[in-house]
Amino acid sequence: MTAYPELTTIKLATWNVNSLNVRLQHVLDWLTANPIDILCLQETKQEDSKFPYETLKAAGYHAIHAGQKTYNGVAILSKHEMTEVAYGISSFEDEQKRVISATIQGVRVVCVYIVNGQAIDSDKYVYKMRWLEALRTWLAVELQKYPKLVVLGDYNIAPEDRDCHDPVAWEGQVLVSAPERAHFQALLGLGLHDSFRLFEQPEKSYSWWDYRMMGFRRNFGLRIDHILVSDALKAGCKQCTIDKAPRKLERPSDHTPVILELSV
DNA sequence: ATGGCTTATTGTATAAGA
Repeated sequence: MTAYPELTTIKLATWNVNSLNVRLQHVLDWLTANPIDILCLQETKQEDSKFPYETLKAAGYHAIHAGQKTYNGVAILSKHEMTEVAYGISSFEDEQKRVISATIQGVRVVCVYIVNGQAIDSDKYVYKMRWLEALRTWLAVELQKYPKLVVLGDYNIAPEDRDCHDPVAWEGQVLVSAPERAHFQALLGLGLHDSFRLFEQPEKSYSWWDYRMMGFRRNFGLRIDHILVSDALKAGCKQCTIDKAPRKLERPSDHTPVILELSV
């Protein structure tokens, strides 16, 4: 008789909340409505001393956070215990709080807030390129150490034309430019997979819409929030979806959650 | 059409996001 290992189903999600101070109630309501095990947040925009550890604990979530005032800030919320907590990209000096990692139920979870880049000809774009290079170098090592790896967050890259509502208008712009897309492909080249594209998906699926010009109502969006999984986790992916419901609330974040159901 | 919203700031106009 063959003994099969017990399979555990984990629901992971990523959500750029554009200020946790403003969006905490949305996060709590969403977690109440959705049975999420692990939620990665970006752009918390607050220092660790302001982070609502107690409120999240009362909601049933452990939480780790790397934040700063005004900009950036990443967090992982988990129903299960987190170990081997790590901050940032090792060997890459960065004052901006953009990466936090932990091991949860045998899976290495890396929460990323990738640089926006502002404009192709800006210093911030140069920083984005350097940052992506450092991320890839680091993840190559992390994958050796943790074969069961998920990298999820706000990538600030729409990987393909179908991830952009108007590829012609956006051509060459930041978020869709060829060098950024090449960096995204290079991440896939490490042995990572865009879990959203492992499944049949509706056309014009996006995770972000501009606040201006009724972007959401007109579905003028981009798919820039992604959940990448390693080879070892690929077969366990059950479904990946974008939940547009939070984007319809009063005072929403401009991003909406992406969810992956995973068997490990 | 470089605007159009939203957030945060030792704020009251500016920077940044995407």
